[in-house]
Amino acid sequence: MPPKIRPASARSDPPATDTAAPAASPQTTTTSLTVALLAAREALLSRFRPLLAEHGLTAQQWRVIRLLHEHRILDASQLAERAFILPPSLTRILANLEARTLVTRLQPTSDRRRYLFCLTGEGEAIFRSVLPDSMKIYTELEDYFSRDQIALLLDLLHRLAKF
Amino acid sequence: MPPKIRPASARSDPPATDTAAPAASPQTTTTSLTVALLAAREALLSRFRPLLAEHGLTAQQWRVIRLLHEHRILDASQLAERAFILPPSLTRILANLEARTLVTRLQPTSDRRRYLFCLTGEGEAIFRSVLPDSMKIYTELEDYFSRDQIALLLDLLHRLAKF
DNA sequence: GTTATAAACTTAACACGTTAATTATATCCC
DNA sequence: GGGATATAATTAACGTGTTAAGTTTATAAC
Repeated sequence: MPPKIRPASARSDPPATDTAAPAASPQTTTTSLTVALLAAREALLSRFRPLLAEHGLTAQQWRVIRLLHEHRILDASQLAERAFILPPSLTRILANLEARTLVTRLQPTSDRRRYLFCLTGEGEAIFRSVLPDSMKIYTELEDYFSRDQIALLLDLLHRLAKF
Repeated sequence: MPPKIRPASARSDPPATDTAAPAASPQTTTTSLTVALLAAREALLSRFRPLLAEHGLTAQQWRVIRLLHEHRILDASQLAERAFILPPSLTRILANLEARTLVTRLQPTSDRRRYLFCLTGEGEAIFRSVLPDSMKIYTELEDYFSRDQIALLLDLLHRLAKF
């Protein structure tokens, strides 16, 4: 996703209507809301990425693995819906995980359009090896942001998601 | 970004520990926070995208155009920082906008590593033609979510972004 | 039972996200 | 002032996001 951009120290050229709070016009606010959502998400993900990268995983791959651990077996539609990943991306992600033998693809005889997926032993092993560090990050978050504030934020986000 | 996934109607296969609230383990909560941020952002962007698409613009291109309108002239670093776009992406976005003659690239004589960008007349025209609909979406949002709630959400997001 | 329609997944094409390496220019320090 | 170091932007390589179109298999209508 987004940056972690250089200090941007002292610039010279522009008038910099910046620290002067530009009086938030509507579209400024909307845009800053989408950007604020991005920035907040990035603050979280930037802690997870290094951890996942040690295992050659992306955040999306990790979401898929986590869901498969939790539910044992899911089809592609269910994975897409729960991981919030579009079908074309999911196709690639699953092909990748399959090629690395972290997940297995099964064919339900009842409906041959669908595919079911589950973790292999290797997949479970990766899940277990990532989990502890992942929990540690969560603890740090609760340390920074209270449990109540997280709950409040989640509530607002869920309501916004229904907009 | 993410989906707008099919109803997922009645599925048969998995036990579906779903409506039963799985008792939110730590990593479940963290993951759902990153996904909730994604989902909320998507709810907003899914309203903007069709509008922007009418003008052949992506959300990122729109952020750049909006910033250039607001600040007149910015260099790539400033754009990257404010639009929350990584430099490699920005390079492509600016090359694209430049090719469509929506922005102009300038070279400051004082520092020839940098480039300054500003909107062309065409770029300003697109900005003005997108703006009204963009504001309409904002009004709808304020209608759904009170101004206070938006402010509260923005505050929480900014704090989370500093995590 | 055949045809039309829908559903599940895939492919294609293009834009963006992410990390690392590269290039060109500035600046620092001796 | 010349060589090390830092900074601004780009390129490269790969993964994901987004939309539209394509394939295959189910289901509905007749």
